[in-house]
Amino acid sequence: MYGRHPAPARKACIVSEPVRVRFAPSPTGNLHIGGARTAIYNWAFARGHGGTFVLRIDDTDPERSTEQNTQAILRSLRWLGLDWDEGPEAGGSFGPYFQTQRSESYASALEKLKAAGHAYPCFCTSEELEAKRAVGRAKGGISGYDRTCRRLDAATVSARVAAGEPHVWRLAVPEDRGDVLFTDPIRGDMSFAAEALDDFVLVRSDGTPTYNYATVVDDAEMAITHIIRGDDHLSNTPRQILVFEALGLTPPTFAHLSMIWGADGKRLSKRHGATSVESYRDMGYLPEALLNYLGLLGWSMDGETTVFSAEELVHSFSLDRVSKNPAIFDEEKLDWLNGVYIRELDAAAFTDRMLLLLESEGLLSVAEAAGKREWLESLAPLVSERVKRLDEVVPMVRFLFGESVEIAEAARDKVLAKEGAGTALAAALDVLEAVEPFTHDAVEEALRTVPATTGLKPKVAFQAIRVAVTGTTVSPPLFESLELLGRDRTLARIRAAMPLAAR
RNA sequence: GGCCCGUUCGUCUAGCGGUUAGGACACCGCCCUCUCAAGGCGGAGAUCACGGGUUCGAAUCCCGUACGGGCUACCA
Repeated sequence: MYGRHPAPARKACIVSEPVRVRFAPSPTGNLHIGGARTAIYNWAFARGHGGTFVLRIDDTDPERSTEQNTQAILRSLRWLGLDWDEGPEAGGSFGPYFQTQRSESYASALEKLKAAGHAYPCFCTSEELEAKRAVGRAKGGISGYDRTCRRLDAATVSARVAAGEPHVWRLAVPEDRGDVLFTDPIRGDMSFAAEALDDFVLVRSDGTPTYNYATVVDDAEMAITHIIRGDDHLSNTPRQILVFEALGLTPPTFAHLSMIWGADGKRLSKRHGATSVESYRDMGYLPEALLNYLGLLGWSMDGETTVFSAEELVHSFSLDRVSKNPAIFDEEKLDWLNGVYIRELDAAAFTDRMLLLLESEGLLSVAEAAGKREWLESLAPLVSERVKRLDEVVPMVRFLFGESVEIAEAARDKVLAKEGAGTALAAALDVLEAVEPFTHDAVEEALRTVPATTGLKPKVAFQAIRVAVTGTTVSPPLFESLELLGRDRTLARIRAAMPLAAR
């Protein structure tokens, strides 16, 4: 039994300052599984420490960023049950929360860096840079910028700038900086050699900030204390630390999550089918299940507990139990977990879900649904116990809607064509006509006489009836199904199936 | 090429110097049973990537190697 132990309390850890974390998606697509997990961990960390969860939209790529994507991301986060204290639609005093609206911040931070001598213009063309890189690489792997323009004298620089010569602004990494060291709560002590640090570009020739610069300006201004993000940013961290330092600030804590991979061990992409949160919603996963699964993918509560609520996650989440190795997304385990949550739904809640599905499938109108509430609620437990995903509901209950049913060819061959099937149907017809009231107990009592009178095995007799009535070999329990279907339709369907059955 | 990260059952993980290497999913068997599920019980499945050290003792500490991944852009 997977069990629901009381969530273990988080280990005491050295998180004292008021925590401020952020999730900063780029609206170049909808929220995918990896981003969702990053958001969940940030959210859980903030909530668990009484901190603030900031949502910032990194929409600096005008080509691919869209308002629809932003909306889809917000919708996905809400669907998962995540709420943010500052950001789009929430406001906050550290805004704006869209990078495209923050150009003033990037400009004024650049002025600050210039004034302090921490940034300098670079006039090198991309061709020149490429050539330098090629040489450096051939000479043993040095790939950083060679600081040509850093050595230009002030007069030359102002003359070239005044002449309107295109230039970028680079960070002037202090000559004596030494190695960049930091401690990642997930991965431990990290060290990057000074030689590997180069004067990277802060501001492009068109005046727009680069990612490593914009992100730091924003994180600094938004007073972010813990940056929890994917480990594709691990190598960017030393660069960002240098920007914090150039700005005269103490860098926040950086924690890096490993990636989520597809079943083939490759980076999760469209090739793997569904990757967006909304596609999982549409396939019939419950938000609680997805949150639980993602929470478990790369983090463990105690090594034993696999089923937990968002509240329990918040209560026990800690960065030191996040695992360092990449995780493969296992849809089978998600399915199982989703089944657990579906079974936890009570009849009323499951009926609500079922109604939406039936209506969108055209099996039930909203008007009809009102009168059938009770009927649906008695159907609910029969179905909820048997599905792992909500999209399995309609196929399972379809036989209850409509007068007749089409008998699947395979079911007919496998069951009705077998000897005794017709005998069973005839006997069933016989006893069911007299059943009053037509409840599952009474139906069961009546049908239990069929094997006795016909000499057929119960399994054989009941399967024949099941196929006749539901059209398939797999269905919710027979007696309950017949009650829900009602006497008239039950008898009609048995009669209709008689000609197809072997004697 | 250089730098950085990772490597425990098929999958997600527990483990933080001494365990019969634990749990969950999936798988197999049995029970329950009108089908399918659910549930119960049990089973199989990991030479802890490999090779060296350190130690009385290593999955756990150190060093290499291999493999996988990331960064190395006027992408994010």
